[in-house]
Amino acid sequence: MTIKEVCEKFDITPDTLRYYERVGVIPEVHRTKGGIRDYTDEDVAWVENAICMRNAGVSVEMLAEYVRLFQLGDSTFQARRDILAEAREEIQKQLDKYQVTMDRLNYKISKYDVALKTGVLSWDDCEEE
Amino acid sequence: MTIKEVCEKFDITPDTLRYYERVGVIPEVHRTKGGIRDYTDEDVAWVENAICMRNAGVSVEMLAEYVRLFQLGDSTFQARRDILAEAREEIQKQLDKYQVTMDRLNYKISKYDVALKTGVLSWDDCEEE
DNA sequence: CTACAACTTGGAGTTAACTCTAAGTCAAGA
DNA sequence: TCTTGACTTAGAGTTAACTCCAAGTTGTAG
Repeated sequence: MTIKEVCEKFDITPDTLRYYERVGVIPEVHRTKGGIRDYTDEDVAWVENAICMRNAGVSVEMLAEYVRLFQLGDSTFQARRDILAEAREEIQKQLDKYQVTMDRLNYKISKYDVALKTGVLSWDDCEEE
Repeated sequence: MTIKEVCEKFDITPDTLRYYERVGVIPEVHRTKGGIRDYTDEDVAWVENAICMRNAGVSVEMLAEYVRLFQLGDSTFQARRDILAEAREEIQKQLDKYQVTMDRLNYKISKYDVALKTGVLSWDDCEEE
C-alpha cells in the first residue's frame, strides 16, 4: 500500500505519516527496493491505532514510548500495560470534563432558545450574563 | 477578588488569566483606582465559563467571538446561540472519538492482563501486534 | 517613609504537533 | 530513453495556547 493510499484511507497527509514514523509513533514502515514506503497490513494497523489514540489526545511521546517498548519484546508487557492504563486514565478525565461542558452548553443553548422567542435572556443560577 | 485568589480558585496562573483578558476570552476585568485587577463575581463567572469551555477544547478564538457578540447586546442572541451550537457539535464529535478510543484501550489492556498471566499476548482481530 | 512583595504592561519565548520547502530520486507512460 | 509526477530526506516554518521576562507601579507592614 502506497503512502498516498494510506493517507486517503485515514484522511491525513503524507507529511503527518512520515512524521509519525520519524518520531516513532509507528514502527519503521516496509520499503520497496527503491526506498519508497510500501505499507503492509501490519503497518496500516499501527497507523490506524496511532490515529485512534491521537484522536483522544494521547501524546505523540506516549505513543512513541509504547512502540519502543513493543520493539523490546515480551519482557515489556507490564510497562506497556502501564502506559495504556495511564492513557485510559487521562482519557477518562477528559471525558468527564467534556460531559460537564456539554451539560453547561445544553443549558445555555436552551436559554438562548427561550430568549429567541421571548426576547429576554435570563439565567436561573450563577452564570456570567 | 484579586488575581491571585482567582488563580487559586481555578488552579491556573496569573499569566493565563491576563492572557484570556487580553485576547477577549473574558471581558475586561474590573480594576482598583491604581489599575490592579479586582474581579467581581461576574468576572469570576466569566473565568469559570472560559475554563470550562477550554477544558473541552473550545478554541480561544471561538470564546473571544462569543464575548464580542455578547458585548454587542441583545441583537446577537441568534449569533451567540449558533456559536454555542457549533461548540456543542465539536464536543460531541470529540466525545464520540474518545469513546471509541476508550473501547480500544479497554480491549488492549484486558489482553495485556491475560498476557501477564499466561506469558502470551494475542489479538482476536485486526490489531497491530 | 521605606521596604518589598505583588501587581502592571508590552513583547518575546516555549511547546506540541504538525506542515512546508528544497533538492534530489524513483517509476510508469510515450 | 525521456518526461513527468510522486516519492524521498533533512531541516526550517507554522499554529494555538500559553508562559516568561524586563522594567516599571502599587499597596501594605514595620
